[in-house]
Amino acid sequence: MASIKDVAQLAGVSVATVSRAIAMPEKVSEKTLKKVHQAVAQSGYRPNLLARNFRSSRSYCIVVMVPDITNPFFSQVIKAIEDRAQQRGYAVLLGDTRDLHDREQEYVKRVETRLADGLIQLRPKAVQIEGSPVPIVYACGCSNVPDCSVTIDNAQAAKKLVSYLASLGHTRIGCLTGLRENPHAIERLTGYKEALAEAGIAVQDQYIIEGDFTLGSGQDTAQQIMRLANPPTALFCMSDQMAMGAIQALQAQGIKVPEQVSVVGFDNIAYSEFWHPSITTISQPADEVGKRAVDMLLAMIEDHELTVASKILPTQLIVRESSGPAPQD
Amino acid sequence: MASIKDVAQLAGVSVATVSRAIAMPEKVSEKTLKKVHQAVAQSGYRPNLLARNFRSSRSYCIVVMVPDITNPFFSQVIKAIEDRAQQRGYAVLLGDTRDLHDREQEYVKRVETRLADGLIQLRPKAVQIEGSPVPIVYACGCSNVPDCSVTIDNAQAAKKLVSYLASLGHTRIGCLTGLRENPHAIERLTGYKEALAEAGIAVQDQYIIEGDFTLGSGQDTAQQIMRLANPPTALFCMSDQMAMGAIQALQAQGIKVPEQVSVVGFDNIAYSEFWHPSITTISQPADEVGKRAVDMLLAMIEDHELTVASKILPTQLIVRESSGPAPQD
DNA sequence: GCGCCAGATGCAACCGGTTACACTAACCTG
DNA sequence: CAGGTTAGTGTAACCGGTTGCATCTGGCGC
Repeated sequence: MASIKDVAQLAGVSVATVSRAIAMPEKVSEKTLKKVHQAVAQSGYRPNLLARNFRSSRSYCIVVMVPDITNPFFSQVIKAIEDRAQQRGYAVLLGDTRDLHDREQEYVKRVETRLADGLIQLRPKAVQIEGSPVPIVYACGCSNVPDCSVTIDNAQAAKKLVSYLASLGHTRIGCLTGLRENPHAIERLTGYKEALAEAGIAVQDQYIIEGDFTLGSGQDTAQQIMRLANPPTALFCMSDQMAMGAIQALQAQGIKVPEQVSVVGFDNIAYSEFWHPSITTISQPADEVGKRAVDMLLAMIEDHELTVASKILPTQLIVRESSGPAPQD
Repeated sequence: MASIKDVAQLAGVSVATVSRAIAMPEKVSEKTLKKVHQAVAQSGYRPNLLARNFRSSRSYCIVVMVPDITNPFFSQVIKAIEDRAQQRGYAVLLGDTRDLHDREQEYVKRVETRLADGLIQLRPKAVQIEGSPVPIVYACGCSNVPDCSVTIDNAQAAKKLVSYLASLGHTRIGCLTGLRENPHAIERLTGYKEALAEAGIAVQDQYIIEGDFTLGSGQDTAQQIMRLANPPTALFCMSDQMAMGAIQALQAQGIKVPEQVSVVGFDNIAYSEFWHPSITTISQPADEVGKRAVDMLLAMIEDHELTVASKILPTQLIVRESSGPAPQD
């Protein structure tokens, strides 16, 4: 409760001197410094940073908007964001938006009203901003936003994964996608088609089934695709969660993974390694994504840049137990 | 950039009138209201909430401190916290503390310096507070802190789980614990012992092995316990992650779950239902925990209560595939 | 001893809102 | 019509820091 005035009075100096003693000790004499320090200790003074931030018109706070924090991929990126932000003197406001436009706008408003200095958007969708521009970085890519994003090459990564399946001899490769309009889903589908084309395999529309990245949708779409007259021998799932669901559904039907059907995922979330069987997938550099996103955003905030160049980070194919050679028959 | 002064000038009224037009429209005449609204629209005015918060000495921000946000149980609680806080007009600052004392202190300091109004601690450890007390709620219980916590009865829940195993005919029941000094581990161990006592089974120290709640420690401790001369037929793991690791390790050794060894977990995280086999566990009401923690904290903040009564929430035994009758031999 | 300079300190404006209080005009009551 | 009430608005203090500028003091050179 003690304010700088109390400290000043206690030390017998002016508030300006106290302020300087704290912020620029080299500008204050030894003797005064000592008196001030003693007064600070005695009064249990804590500067009111609300006042300081108000004066400087800065909150030292950034918002991270995420569709669902319980998604392990997102929570890993967020952990990296928090870590880096903390290092650089910023706090992270959590905005679990549930993909709702209104919730996103709430958080945009926080920046407009100075309660936050910038935004990191984890959902691959352009944020609608009505008034003057606010600093924003897309940490998981966004096809409509050429700049200000740190991302991976989704198409290339998907192509790598599907080409790997083709190299194992698979020719009937199913694709369990995310929502049709999702940029990640679109890009990964492109990669899927490119890989098939390169392997000389025709794309069959019936092998492409729309899900929504969730475990449940992996179960549903896998069941659906296996009911086809000539079902695939390999499934490319656009998220590890979908792969988990797919594996679950196949095993429930008595189909062996990978002996009868190979299943691969995308993201390399923490549990994929320990799933049964462990899941072949694409590893995204979540920590690096988080760190870079913070650095890019702070560059915008602190240097008043309106845009920063996007950065594409490399991915890695992680081969595990859930994929194997195409069955002979 | 437009401030309230610009709006006042544009509307031809005083700043006080603008302020009132926005906060208490019923106190302002129709005509003036209209002029002000027009001026607001024209100038793209956004109130500087940093200034408002400074004036009211409130940040409308609460910190949630969590050892590890990638832990699915924590992220579920946090989601519920964010949801409730948002509803009640507060933002959530994420403090991933990695169990580090210094990191926790950083966030305590944020409250002391007015950048946040209170804390929710998810780690079951009392937070060290040096100066005057800050509003804090323990959302996962803390044995040293009788009040201000919303929690479950860990001992009773563990007892319920172990009694269930005993009722299946198991007499050799292993216990893979969290870190020895962790309050949750201590309480759950008490429940384990009570259940054994009630079933007339002697506690064997060699059946109690210390882990740290992580999947990896589940693997290690399971391997260790199965090397005993007379290994258990059931394992009580103190977290679902440990149960996952234990199941993994057993299966890798060719041991069938649950036919040869039953494995049960604790927490009922999202993946437990889909694990192979699905995991018998104790369901904690994560959503309710998060919601209540926020309500308790805001009661402290807004009503200036120093303490609030703790609340103990019910748990539920969820029986799934990973547990079964003791093997005949 | 005077003037100059530098270092230390104080004074006061400022950030952008909120709000207590004062003031005015219009309206009501007896 | 005097006196009182009320609705609507303006003035200015205030929140707790920061900081430009003025002031003061002491030391030094000439």
